[in-house]
Amino acid sequence: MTARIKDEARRRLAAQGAQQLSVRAVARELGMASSTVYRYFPSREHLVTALTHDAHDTLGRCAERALDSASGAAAVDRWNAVCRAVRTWALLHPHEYVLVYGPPALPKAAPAAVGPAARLARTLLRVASDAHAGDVPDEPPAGRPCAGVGADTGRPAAELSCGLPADHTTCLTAVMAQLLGLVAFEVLGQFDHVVQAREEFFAHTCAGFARQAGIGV
Amino acid sequence: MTARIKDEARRRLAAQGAQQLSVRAVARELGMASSTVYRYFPSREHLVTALTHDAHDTLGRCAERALDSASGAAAVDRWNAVCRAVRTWALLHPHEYVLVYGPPALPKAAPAAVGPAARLARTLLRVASDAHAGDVPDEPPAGRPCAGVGADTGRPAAELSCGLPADHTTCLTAVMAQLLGLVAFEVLGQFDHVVQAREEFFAHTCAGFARQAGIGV
DNA sequence: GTCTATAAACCGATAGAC
DNA sequence: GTCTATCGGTTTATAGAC
Repeated sequence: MTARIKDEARRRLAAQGAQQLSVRAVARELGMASSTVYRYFPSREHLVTALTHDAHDTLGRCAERALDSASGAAAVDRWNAVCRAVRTWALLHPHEYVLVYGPPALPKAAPAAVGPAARLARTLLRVASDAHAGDVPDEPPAGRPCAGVGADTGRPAAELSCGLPADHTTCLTAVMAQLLGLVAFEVLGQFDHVVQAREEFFAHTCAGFARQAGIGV
Repeated sequence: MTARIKDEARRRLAAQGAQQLSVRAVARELGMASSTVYRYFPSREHLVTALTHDAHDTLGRCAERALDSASGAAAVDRWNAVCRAVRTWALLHPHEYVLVYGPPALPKAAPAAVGPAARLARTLLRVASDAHAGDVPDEPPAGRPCAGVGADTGRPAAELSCGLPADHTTCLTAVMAQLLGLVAFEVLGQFDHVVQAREEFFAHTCAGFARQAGIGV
């Protein structure tokens, strides 16, 4: 039952965006009284939070599936597969992507979604750490990461228990931010009258990401 | 007078975000009747559009100033100066940055803000084209841009009349998207519990951007 | 569990007096 | 130009009957 409400909420999300999502509209479209919805979600905030959590989870699962599908491939191909999966999901669910990586939908302080977001991060880290441990030695990441950055970007990697050197992790963190930012850019329509061949453009940029992250060949 | 309204609107913007910006609240905070505001801005939409235009303009001017200040420096230093200026402005005016590069604040179709956005793009292109034409020859951009991408990303450069080869422009377009996306990421607080030394992290990533754009030394 | 009814706000925009 | 007053709509959330 909560699933029916969330499904309809996601439809309204796609139609009008997260900020305009209203409990009443969901109930109306679902043919029930608005007060009924409050039985299942104590407030609008709880509903939005649930949607955000689901979106994180779905995107993470999507990335994991892509990685599994490219199981036997070369490191760079597995990397590209995950990147493509993220972009494809984002283009299919733009409002959910914005819910996750866009401006906070709730006026309250951001709940530090480090937990849910970790799922995607872990997947990308796995590609890099496998490449690092693989038989084809990866090139050292370009540029010299300064000590201060390596220190605290290395921590998440340690928490996710990847045997990846700190400077690699720093590069990967930067690359992740660039990847998610780039996808957000396209989702938000910033390329609308600038880049036409977006698929190739993305592939081109992704190859750069792989080089930057030190994922060889 | 329109300036007083826009100033207060920007304050409200910083307080509650673009979606929550209301004409009535601006008037209330300004001590005037809400109908008075409608004398100067025929609708809420016009007000938001004016704010968006101003934000584009201010950010562009800010980038230009940074470039002028680094007039005599090496290409990579001028590049970094512009990047830093963009980030600094964005962190000082997060809601205005989101207004420009975030989800469209108006439910209507995006007005294809290629005109206003061109100001920042032109500045970044100028750094690259100067580097290309400079006495220190820039390295060719890493990776092979495919034909389809080069074709349509080369067009804006041509419009902005920069003597930059198509493959360079393709790389620069990608880099611009990554830069603006990265800044958006930080502005939206996605680094909050992940990266502490953000300034160094940004500098590190910017150096990568310069390499990627083929801006040497 | 689902409903009706309602409270208490907020909003954009307009009409018309002064 | 600025005001008062108002229309017609929206919302979150609650109270209480069935």
